[in-house]
Amino acid sequence: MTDDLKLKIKQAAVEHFNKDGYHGATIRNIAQDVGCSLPMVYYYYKSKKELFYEIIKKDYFDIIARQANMLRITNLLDFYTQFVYQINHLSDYDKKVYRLGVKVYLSFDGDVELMEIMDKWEKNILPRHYELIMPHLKTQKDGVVVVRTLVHLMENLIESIVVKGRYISEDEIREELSIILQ
Amino acid sequence: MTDDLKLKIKQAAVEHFNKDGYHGATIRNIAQDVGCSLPMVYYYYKSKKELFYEIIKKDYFDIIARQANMLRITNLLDFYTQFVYQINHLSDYDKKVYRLGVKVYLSFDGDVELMEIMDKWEKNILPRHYELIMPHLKTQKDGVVVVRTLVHLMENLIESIVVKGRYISEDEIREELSIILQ
DNA sequence: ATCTTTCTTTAACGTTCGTTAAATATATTA
DNA sequence: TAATATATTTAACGAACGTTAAAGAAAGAT
Repeated sequence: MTDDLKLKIKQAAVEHFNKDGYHGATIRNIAQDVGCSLPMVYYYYKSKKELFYEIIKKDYFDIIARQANMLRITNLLDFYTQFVYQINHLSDYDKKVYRLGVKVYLSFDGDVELMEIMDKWEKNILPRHYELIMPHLKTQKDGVVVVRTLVHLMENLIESIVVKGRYISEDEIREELSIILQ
Repeated sequence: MTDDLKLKIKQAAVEHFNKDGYHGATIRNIAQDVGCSLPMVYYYYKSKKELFYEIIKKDYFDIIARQANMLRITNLLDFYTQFVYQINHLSDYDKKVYRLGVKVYLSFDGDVELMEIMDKWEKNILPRHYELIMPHLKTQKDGVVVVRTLVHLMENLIESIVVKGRYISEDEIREELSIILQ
């Protein structure tokens, strides 16, 4: 209820962390954007670091998990095209959170603790897609290489959308993925 | 001669900009690492911003240009495998400069002026590779899509090496690129 | 109506930042 | 050697930072 101020603070924080980075963003500017006094930020979050942590640990991984729990595969190419394409249509807030997550993933922001979480997550990426893809792979290609290449290409496409702020059409995505998926 | 202090300052700056980002890095820490007093940084660089600019505008684009001016193509796959693989063996300093450049390229650091330089550069990437690749493309595939996909995959591989600090073997690179180059 | 809890602000704290003025040392030139 | 130019330091400036103490306002409970 009144905790909608807490939410607005987090949203403004996402905005500022995005624009100026962790060190460049200031609690004062965040509070000013929200229209509340500076100590209100400390009323809801015990420090700047905790505010950043909540954004990454909760919001970012929520988006990632939501995306990972997508519907089952019928057609490999269709599935992965949608997997990437839908990111175009995330809310502005989610896109900014995603961008912050990528920044931590690339160790451009965050600290050791967040990097460890990212590393653990990253280790699951290839195996997870391998399990998804292998049953549907028709060709005699080396599956491990196909999965690795696919994941690398998708990482770049998602980065374009979420970090550089581009829109990539469904056709473009399908064209590129189809080269790898045969 | 004595300008080797200027160089040492820039090298320490690259280190700190890399570790802490533009806002997180401080002139004081840079000077301390070099072993000189703080104002010496201002003796050679008129501001923190100018120091960052020189690293990106001079050093980063030097690396990029050096890489772009590589030997001519005989075999497409060999060429691009080497194109990516050699990045593993850049000097530590060059890798850090490269990492900073990628950070600006992704608009995680820098300002409007640097972004414009990056945008202008980025516009040339696809056409340049298109001209390189097209004469050597044996298949009937759509060349534009192949080039785009290749560049996207390479961007991800280079980012892994330079930003995440991974080493990627020649075989791994060739395996992935060969999926796209036939 | 009073008491208590929750929300919010004013005002300041100590620290650190980018930057510069002024003085000093070192080297170069005459 | 005296004069000049270059290199370097000490010390400080004002501004902005993250954070907190203390007090006031609003809301809820008794």
